[in-house]
Amino acid sequence: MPPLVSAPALTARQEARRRRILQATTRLASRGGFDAVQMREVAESSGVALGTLYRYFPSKVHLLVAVMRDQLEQLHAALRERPPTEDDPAARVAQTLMRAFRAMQREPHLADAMVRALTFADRSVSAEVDTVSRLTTTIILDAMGPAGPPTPAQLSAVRVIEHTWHSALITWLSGRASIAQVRIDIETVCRLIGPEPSRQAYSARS
Amino acid sequence: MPPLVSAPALTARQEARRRRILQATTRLASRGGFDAVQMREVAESSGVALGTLYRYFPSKVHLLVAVMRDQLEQLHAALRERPPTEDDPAARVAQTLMRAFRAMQREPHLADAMVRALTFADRSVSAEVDTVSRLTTTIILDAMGPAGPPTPAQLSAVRVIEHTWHSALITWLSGRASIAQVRIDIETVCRLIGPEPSRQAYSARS
DNA sequence: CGCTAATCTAGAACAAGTTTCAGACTGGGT
DNA sequence: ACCCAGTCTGAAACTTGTTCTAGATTAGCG
Repeated sequence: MPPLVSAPALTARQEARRRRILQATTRLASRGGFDAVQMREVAESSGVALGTLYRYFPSKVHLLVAVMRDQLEQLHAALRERPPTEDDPAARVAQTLMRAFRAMQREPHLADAMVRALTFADRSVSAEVDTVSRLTTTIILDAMGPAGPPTPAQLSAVRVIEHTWHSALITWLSGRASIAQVRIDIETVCRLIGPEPSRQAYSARS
Repeated sequence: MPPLVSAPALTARQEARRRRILQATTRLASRGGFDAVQMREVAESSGVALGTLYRYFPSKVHLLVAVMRDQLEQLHAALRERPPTEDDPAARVAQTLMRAFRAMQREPHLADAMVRALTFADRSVSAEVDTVSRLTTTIILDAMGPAGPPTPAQLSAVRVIEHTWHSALITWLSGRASIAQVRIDIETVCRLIGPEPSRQAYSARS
């Protein structure tokens, strides 16, 4: 069976190497954040030569973005198990993001490493960052509810929610905003989704 | 006259050094963005020893955040000259941010250097980043209009607008969003401000 | 099995941010 | 004018991300 995406069909050994690398990275990041992920140490810790590490992940940022993708996929799976419970779409999204935020609070160093890598990434990582971004969009859309294809207005709202989510995380990680502050920001931006669709829509201006 | 803030009263020569450093940094950043700002080159280009550069700005990120502060102060002054022309507060804020965005489009490399530094900054730079953040808040509040002390709801909206502003810039700089996309995001988030205050306020839920 | 191309390893080398240090210089107080 | 403390310089050293190279290993294939 050919791979689903454009992965060039890794052998079992290679798959195992890749996984060891990601695990070692996650462990180091959980200890001390972005700075604690040192390429030599990742290589040694995952039993791989430095050159091989760079063959699998062409930079530290690529590596950490891959870790973020991993974590997001886990979150997505967990959310499928226990979807948000609120009625209002906006509240469901806020609940979902707060759940993700609590996960980050449990591993603040890991969050630091992932989020700093994500926002520091330059154009050479844009494909990988885009994958992470699409995953995030999917998670938010899933949280919004069972609706069919989202409207352009909804997509704009989701984009802005994502912006706020990333930037609020950064201010929290750098100690410039409290946990309460992040909650408020999330709840504030989720108002853009508007109350549940059954209510009377107030006319969009222009 | 003692300095207004906690600046330890630099001599004229020191003030000149500081300014040369910032100018050299701005010039290098305009050429090639974050990566083109190399500390050795900044030092040489501003006629200062490397150690001195580090005495003035304890890291590359500190340096670039100081440049961003400089640029924001210039923008603030320019906005005082020609304030936004729209009637609606939300439109005024959007207009102001789009004006800033056009300035960034004129110097995309400089924008890259400043914004990447700002979002990559860790706790050791939080004081300086906070200054920049407060300046940004001031600019947005100024754009909103001549109103007195802003309400907590307005402050939340402004925070979210700032988040969106920074994050949208990043997606643009890393080539994952178009200029049009950024405009849409800015206009979308500015709706959080709501229509001008003269209209009937719809009751805040909870 | 034996061949070939691709992959992996160990280690050196390079690049740029940061630190350190000895000595020269400056500015303010006497 | 002189002296002290703080500042600046030039240069080397250190750190960590990244690249390179020569040789060993592995995978796929006839």
